[in-house]
Amino acid sequence: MIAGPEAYRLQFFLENGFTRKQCKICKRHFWTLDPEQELCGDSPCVPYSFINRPPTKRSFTIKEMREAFLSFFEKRGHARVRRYPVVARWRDDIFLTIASIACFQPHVTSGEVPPPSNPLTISQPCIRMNDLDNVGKTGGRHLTIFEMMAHHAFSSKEREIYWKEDTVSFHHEFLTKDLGIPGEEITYIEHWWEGGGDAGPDLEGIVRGLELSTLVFMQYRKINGSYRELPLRIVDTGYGLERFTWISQGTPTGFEAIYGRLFDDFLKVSGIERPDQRVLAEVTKFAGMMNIVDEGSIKAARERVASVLGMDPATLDSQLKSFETLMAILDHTKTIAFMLGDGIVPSNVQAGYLARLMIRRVKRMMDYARISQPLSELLAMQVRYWGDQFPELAENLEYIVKVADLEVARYIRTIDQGKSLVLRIIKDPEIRRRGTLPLNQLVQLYDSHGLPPEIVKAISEPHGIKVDIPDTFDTIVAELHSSAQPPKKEAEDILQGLPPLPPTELVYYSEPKTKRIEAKVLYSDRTRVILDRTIFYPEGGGQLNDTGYLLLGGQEVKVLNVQKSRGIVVHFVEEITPIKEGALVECLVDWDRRVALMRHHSSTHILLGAARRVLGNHVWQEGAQKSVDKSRLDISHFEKISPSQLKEIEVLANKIVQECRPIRAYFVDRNKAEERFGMRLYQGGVVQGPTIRVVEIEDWDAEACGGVHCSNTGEIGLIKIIRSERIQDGIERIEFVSGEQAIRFIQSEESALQEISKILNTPAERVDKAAAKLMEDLSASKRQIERLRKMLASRLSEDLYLKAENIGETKLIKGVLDGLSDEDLIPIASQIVERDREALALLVSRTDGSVVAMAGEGAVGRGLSAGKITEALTRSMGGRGGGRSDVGQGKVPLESLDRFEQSIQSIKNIIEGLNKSKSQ
RNA sequence: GGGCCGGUAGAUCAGUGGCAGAUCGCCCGCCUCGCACGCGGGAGGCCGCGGGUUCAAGUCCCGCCCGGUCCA
Repeated sequence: MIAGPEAYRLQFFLENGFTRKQCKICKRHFWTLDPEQELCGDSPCVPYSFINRPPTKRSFTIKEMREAFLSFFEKRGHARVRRYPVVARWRDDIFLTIASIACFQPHVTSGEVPPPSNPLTISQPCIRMNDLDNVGKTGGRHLTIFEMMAHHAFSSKEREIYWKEDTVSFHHEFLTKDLGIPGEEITYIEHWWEGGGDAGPDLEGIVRGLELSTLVFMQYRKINGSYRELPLRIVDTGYGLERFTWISQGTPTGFEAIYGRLFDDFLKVSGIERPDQRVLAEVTKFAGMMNIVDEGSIKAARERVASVLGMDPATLDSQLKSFETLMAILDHTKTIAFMLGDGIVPSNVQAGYLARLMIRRVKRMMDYARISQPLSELLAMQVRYWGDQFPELAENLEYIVKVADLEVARYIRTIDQGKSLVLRIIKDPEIRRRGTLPLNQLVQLYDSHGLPPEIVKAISEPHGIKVDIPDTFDTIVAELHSSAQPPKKEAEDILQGLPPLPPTELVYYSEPKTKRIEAKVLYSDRTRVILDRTIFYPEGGGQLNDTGYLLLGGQEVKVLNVQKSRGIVVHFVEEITPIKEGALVECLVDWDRRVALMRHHSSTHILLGAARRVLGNHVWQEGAQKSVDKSRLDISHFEKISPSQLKEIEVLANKIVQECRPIRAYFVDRNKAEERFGMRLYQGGVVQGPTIRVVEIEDWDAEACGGVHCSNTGEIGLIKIIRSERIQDGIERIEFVSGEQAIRFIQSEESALQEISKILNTPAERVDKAAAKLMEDLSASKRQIERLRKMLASRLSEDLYLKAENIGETKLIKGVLDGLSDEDLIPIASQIVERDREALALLVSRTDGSVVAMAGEGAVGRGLSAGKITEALTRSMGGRGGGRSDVGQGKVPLESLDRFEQSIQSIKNIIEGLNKSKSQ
């Protein structure tokens, strides 16, 4: 649907003297106070005209502009909402927060959860990676991180907040009154917005060629190409903080305005000269005229700028390249600081992978710009600069620096290893002959070893190997990964075939300690029973379901599994004749199992809190599974948890157990909970609904969680960590046991130790030393055996050699040896052929029937093959064998050994045959 | 989550199913007033782990563990 003109025909425009016009160039419709205006006012139709000529009444810093905006809307009834993290943990469809509205999707925009306040105002840091290559080249129009200032209003049929009129009126008032931009300078372009499945008309606010804001009126949901009304009408505005600041300062690029003294500091560290102001201003203006930034258009723009300024294009180009790289570094380091500061752990998956990409990209740029300071130092500068506006960054500085250093070290190692790999590959004679590196090698180097083709080229070409990088390189890589994914199996509907039923009363929540309860049967078939209320916990939140019995007039029905769907708890039972509706049954939960599950679940929360305190704020739960025997907790962390850290976590967790802290579980309004505990609540993942259940361990941990818990940490008794492992880059798994299972685990460890102690005949306290000595002795014995073997070999080879039989030029040495294996025979044969190059050694073991044959160089030179001889000999004795010309090995059945002398005859014939053929 | 690459001496890595190797480092000797270089000799290995195929597996097959890397 394209909205008709009426969607934009606002009273506000009509009453204030705006006229609707159409741009002569781009044909878009717009509203303006200037009746003479022919063009839309946006670039590229109109060039930037604010550089050195800001339209505002005064210049603003980032901080001042943000405050001006937020307080403007605060004064007009909007509640100021604190910013959300740049990593969108509450969403399963995107990794990063890409817009202010993303904070409220999908739960608020769908109408399910009320917004934290209505209306509200926010300044939300957003990260977008889609214009990565443009950053730095467009004077600050493209950024990977920016703050989207916004005012949002969510109107429903029941409650109207405000809609288009007030939105545009607020916008206009803020720009004209508070910022002092003349009204005639503001153009409103009609536009249709779609994103994330939602859609609606919008107006873009343009001043002097720069798009400053987008006012979206979300009211449709696009489903299969058709539009449906949303339950809410949402005012979704976006005011670009950086652009507002820039325009108010009128600097040649946006970077001076955004970064202030940090801009100069970065120039200083890099040693890069600040280009001439006039040059920068021209370049930015031309960049504003370009929609697509690629090599060609940049080159064209450069040439035009050079001719305007009367400069040589090459000089201009070299002046600008380093500067643009530095601007990209300035932008990217801020992005990385925010990513890490908000707790992203670099990894090879999800948001962590994006952080890793950014770090590697900026490191390459730093190398190009010859910046010798470590990346972590640049990040620290960013944190110092932004710290007063974002104190949470400053709090996590230590983590940011540590992880950045670690990641850079990892990257350097990858590249170094890649370099030596490339050098080895190009030694290949086939590649040397052709003089070019095959494409599949190039692709593999990138895909398997992370070596960008440009780097491969830089390494190879000095060594005379050409590297052709096809334009379609990225496509080729993409195709490698485009195997069809198997469709996910739809979860079976456990309510299938059931009549409509009321939701089950969840007594396990209201009375978590009740082991036995009476309930009325609402429905029953041969395997499913549904009750009006239940104490059976259904599987959910990583906690396994309860089991137990339903008692029905002396009859015991075993409950095997319990699941919940749409508020209804289904008890899966062993096959029965269906119970009559309305019958009363008694629920009896297997309490040992339940207690074990509760302990393990509460332990998970305690351990997560302990891990966060020991390892840092970046620790988040990445998954968990609680079962009866043991449980596991996956957490985000950047390196292997050391044994001492693991012990510290264990001690801390048990301290909380010993302190017997109360564990409270309660339902609470979502916004209230978020306000009190922050985003930390959502450790278990995305939680839906306006009301959430919070499980709070006093002054330790609070999570949105649907599980059943102990009421006091003391009930856990003991938490024992079994082991930790790295299940993925950036994710550590901690396995542990609690309560009775912990005691059993310790007991079995103890038994194992006792068993070892018995075997080693050593007291338990000293088994480590005894085991070490045992291994050392074993190693020494092995060496000793090797020595003896050699000695034996030289003795036996001598004896055997004396009995050598001459067959022509070849000396045949044969023997059937007792008590020796093939490993013993090899050195014997080896010594014989070393002693006499005309020798052919043929040895057989009486112990296991091994056959070893070796031919000296001379014998081989005459065409004799130890392998062929072995093959012939073993076959004639009923065994098998083979080998190369110098060595042969095989095996024959022990009973055939009496036939050895006999079989050797045929070998002699072969040798003689060879002699004859030679002499002919 | 999926794909790909790798794991062999302290380090970096070779290694066609058939006697486990090279370079550096380490130790000893020679050379030197001494050191470095050079020369000679030597020590150092559960070929990641567990199965399978085979007369024979570092090598082939399967599973697992560990590391790297790309994609979503």
